[in-house]
Amino acid sequence: MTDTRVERKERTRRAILDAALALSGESTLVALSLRQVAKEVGIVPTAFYRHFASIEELGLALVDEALDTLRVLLREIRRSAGHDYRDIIDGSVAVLVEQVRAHHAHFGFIARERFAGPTAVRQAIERGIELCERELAVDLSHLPGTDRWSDQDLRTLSALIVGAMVTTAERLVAVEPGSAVELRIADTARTQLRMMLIGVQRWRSNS
Amino acid sequence: MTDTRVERKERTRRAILDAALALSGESTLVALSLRQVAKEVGIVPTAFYRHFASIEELGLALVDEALDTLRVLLREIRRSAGHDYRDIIDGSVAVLVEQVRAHHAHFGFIARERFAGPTAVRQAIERGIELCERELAVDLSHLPGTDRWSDQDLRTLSALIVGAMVTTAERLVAVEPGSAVELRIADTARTQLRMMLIGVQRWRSNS
DNA sequence: TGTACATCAGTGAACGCGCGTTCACTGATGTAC
DNA sequence: TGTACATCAGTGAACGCGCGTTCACTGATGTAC
Repeated sequence: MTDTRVERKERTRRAILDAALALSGESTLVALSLRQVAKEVGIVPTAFYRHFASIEELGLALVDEALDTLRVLLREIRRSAGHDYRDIIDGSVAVLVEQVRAHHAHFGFIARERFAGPTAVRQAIERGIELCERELAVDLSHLPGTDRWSDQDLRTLSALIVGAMVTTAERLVAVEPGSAVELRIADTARTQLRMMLIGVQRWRSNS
Repeated sequence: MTDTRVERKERTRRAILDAALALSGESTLVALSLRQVAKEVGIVPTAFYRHFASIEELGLALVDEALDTLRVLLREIRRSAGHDYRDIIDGSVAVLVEQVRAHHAHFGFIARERFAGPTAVRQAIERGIELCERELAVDLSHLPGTDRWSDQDLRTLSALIVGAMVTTAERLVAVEPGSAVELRIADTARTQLRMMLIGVQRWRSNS
């Protein structure tokens, strides 16, 4: 190995993050011990402190990574979006399925720690999801049919859609990639989006 | 005290369940120790075994109680339902807010353990939520506008509504009863239900 | 390029603590006669 | 009604174990001259 000291430290840090993500999948961050993580990584427990002050701080780093994945999901959906409703719906669900497959562990982590994690972790996740809702509300305002909607109604619809997406992601995480169940979940998600967006065309704010 | 032995045993059992529910509120079942529970109840740790074989078994008893609360919620919604859409929506959300207030701990427990709890606990909760979806699907089939819907579409809409309700409950749990935020959450829930049910009147299965 | 010193990721022993579980027990309540 | 025995919720000591954290350390890498 001709790595620099900095490179090797970074590599150990990554190994710690990966081990923690994998191990927390078997229950939750709050049931995860520093010693378990160190053992999995192959370092002595005290070496952990060279990288994080506590499991909770490690958890916050994992939240950042998982929320990045969530942001990528949104960006991909936006990039792939066609112009009529059917294209938007089909494209969005396809991207969701693909991203959940590719970043299984991150979506599972968010689902688990959202309500059961340490307080700071919970708050960070909640803020991340709110951010997604706000961004989606802006996208929705550019759709045909939402011209005269109030900002509040846009946020409310956005929250409904993000909620359905989160629920769908939670279901996808629990399921074999490529299985029949996965296809059914995707199908349900498409139908739900269609049901919600049918409403859009008839909705008037303050009605 | 002139209680019988059976009555006293039952009282201790209740105290254990209540203590576990309260303590798990600070993180989750999997981070809860038998000794913490015993200490809170005021018994010696070994006395715990007279009532449950393990924390997980205790957890399953708590799931049963929490799911009962969920079933009561559905029944109350059904009982309070008016006949036009606005009445149904307003009534349902009012019942939801009231029930979450009254059984705060149970709804928080379900939200937390749904994804982070021990496997058996997670499965029991998922089965309970599915049951709710099935029951609601039957109710939906009696609404005006759903005459020609397929069973699958009824289930899909039902899942969408239950999902929104669960999300709303999760938000309500995190909030001061009677506060301005609580009112805003209730308002958002009403708007979301209206948005979903507007779709109902235009939806045709296989369209 | 070579040397002397600084840095710092990882080591290993040790600590006190709370954990789940075992075991033999106590003494009030319940039951059979 | 009184007595002798059975039941069993709760006790208390003891166990081995994994935990987070402290501390002084090692030795390879990095840096200043």
